[in-house]
Amino acid sequence: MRGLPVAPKNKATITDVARAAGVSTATAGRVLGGYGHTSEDKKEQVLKAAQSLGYRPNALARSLITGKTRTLGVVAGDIQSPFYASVLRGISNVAEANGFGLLITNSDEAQSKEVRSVELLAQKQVDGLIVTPSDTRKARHLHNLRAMGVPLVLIDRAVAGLMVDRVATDNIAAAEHAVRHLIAAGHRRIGIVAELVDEDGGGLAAFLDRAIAGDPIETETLYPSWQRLLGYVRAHRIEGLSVDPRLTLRAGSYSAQAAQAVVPSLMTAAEAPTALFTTDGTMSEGAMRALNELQISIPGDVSIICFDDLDWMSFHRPGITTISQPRLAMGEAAARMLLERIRGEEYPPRTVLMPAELIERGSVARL
Amino acid sequence: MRGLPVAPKNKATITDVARAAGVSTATAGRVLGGYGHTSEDKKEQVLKAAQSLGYRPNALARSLITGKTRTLGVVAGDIQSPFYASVLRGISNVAEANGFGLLITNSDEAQSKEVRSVELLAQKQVDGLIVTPSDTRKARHLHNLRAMGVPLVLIDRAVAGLMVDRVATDNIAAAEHAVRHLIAAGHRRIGIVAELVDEDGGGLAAFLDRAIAGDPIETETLYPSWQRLLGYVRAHRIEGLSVDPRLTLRAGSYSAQAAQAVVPSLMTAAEAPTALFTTDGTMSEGAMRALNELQISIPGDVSIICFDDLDWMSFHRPGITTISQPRLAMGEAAARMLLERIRGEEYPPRTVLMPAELIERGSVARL
DNA sequence: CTGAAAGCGCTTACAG
DNA sequence: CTGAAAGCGCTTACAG
Repeated sequence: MRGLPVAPKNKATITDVARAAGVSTATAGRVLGGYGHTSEDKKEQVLKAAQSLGYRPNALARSLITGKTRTLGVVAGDIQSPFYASVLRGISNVAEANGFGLLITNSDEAQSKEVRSVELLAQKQVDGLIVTPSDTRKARHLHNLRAMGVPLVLIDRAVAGLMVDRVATDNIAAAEHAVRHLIAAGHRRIGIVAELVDEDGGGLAAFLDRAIAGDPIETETLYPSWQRLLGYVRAHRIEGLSVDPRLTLRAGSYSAQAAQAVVPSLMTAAEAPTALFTTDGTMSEGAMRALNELQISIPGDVSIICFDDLDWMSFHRPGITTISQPRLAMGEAAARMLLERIRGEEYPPRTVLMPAELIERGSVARL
Repeated sequence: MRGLPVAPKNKATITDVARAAGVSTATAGRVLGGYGHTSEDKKEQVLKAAQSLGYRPNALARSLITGKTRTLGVVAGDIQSPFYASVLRGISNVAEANGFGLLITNSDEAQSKEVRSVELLAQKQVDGLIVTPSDTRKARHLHNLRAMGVPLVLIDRAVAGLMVDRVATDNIAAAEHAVRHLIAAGHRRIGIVAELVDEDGGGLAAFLDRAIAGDPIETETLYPSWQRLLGYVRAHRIEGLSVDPRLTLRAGSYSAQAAQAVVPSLMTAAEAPTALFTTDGTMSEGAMRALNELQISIPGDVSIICFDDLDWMSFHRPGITTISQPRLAMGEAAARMLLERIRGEEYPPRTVLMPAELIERGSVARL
């Protein structure tokens, strides 16, 4: 029991309003809650009483009965990164337009944190969830959600065997496009820097072997960075170029530091690449830091194509050629699909692949 | 009534668990809710029953009784901007560490949206609110909150007469520092580009007159961009320089576009400045875009000091000298203060001014 | 330690 | 159209 220094919060309830208006709680509830029918004069009395009491509905009580909270839960990797920040804004735009609140958590791409987030959101009874799954293979918590009938939409990644709506970028095509653009400009030794965490099927070397051989690869549940690597390999195959595994750089984690750490040895090697493809915004920033420290100039010493169109890329000198994915629209699409499911609309699980666009600026030299 | 294609969500309640375990709901509630005392064997029975039924507590029901939701509400300007994205991550860090959820909304710096956000969050019964107020003069909705005893912490801005905890940057000192740094480097004509929306007391000209004359100015509830302008003027006064109002650029809104639009006329004027001070991350990006399009080189043609240390500033060529404010730490501090209030700790309203730091890189030339 | 009962603030059949 | 009553899924005194 703590004494509040300011006014006691005398929250008025529907009972208080009903008493003040001289009607039943049912009638007060009907006008305040906007359901059922009420005569004009009662309506007026109730509204006046509510007004003077400063009545504010308690969404908790309503939700407990209706089973709906009008709240969406989101599990993002890191709301601080430009990718998630934009996606979240997209989600927020449509949530807000529909009167939904947004409960947001970070997973830091760790499934243990993701599981905790989902549990928290589920206990808070969100009407649906948007998640960027940390693990594309196993995700019992997400399958459980599905089994409980909780609407779920995935962004950026799929989960093996989880049949739910999903929005992502066509990463393979986008990467293939970027790398073919470099090849067309005359580049033959092209480095790629990607996260490539969570390898499966024997790691990077084995994956490259299969990709280079053109073996069938289950691409749906591949991580985006692996998909982009696959696009890189395919571009080489199409153009009749061989892939040098020494040019495939794995950062190993999702951070600019990791990318920055891995670039120097490649760029100072005997057979350094003439061009670099960095597979997302964070990898791009790490690579740019490394190139800057090495005093390697763009595109004089090395050409570069990045992924994600970040603000600085347009005013950097030279302008950075990049693959732009519509982050905001991805968030909006995901939220819209989720709301449809919440409304009870039924379709087979949908996969929306958003178009990624090559934006040419000045970071690619013709050889 | 819609048919679910998958398993019916047979959500188990505490009643179901109690029945399965052969105890009362009170006992089941005690072990599941972690309150009161229970014998070891009953505890075991209940836990086993809960496990096999896949019981998940309904936080709504608990909150309705306890009056606590363990949820924080946040009204940010735009979660997509680097400033808010970082602040939010800071808030999220401490919320999560304390088992709190986060309900996040955008105001787009418009009070009408802010009012709606606050109302939504209040109805959802958040335990406390962190807001970046859009209007520093009038904010009835925030005063109401305070009067209702809802814990409230302000970030970045104060509200006139609203005595609540607050965390911000010492904007005047930071701007003064930046501008004196330019003056020390020999610059005499220094342009400033700032938002400067919501003028009061007669607009920009009148404000400048008062600032230049050294008239007392109520600085607490000044908008950050006005505070930074004041620091700019003070630096001139201290260094014995006069202020040329033609060098004070008002973008008029919080967007890179607005900043970009306003720079060219200044830079192409007869008496163009030799240096620019951009007063936040967004203004900085807009100014950089404009300079890039005008082919004005840094620091050869013009020197620049920005505000907020954005990722690209370190690898841009030249490196960008900037005032860095600890955005993440600001969010963390705000959340920590809010949690203290929620716990019932009582202090007089606290204002935490975070230190801003000048990071010297290569964008300032010595004249 | 345990259970029966009341109640949080609403909405929802059910009568009238 | 209106009200008395029951109930959403929990927690909290209150007895035993």
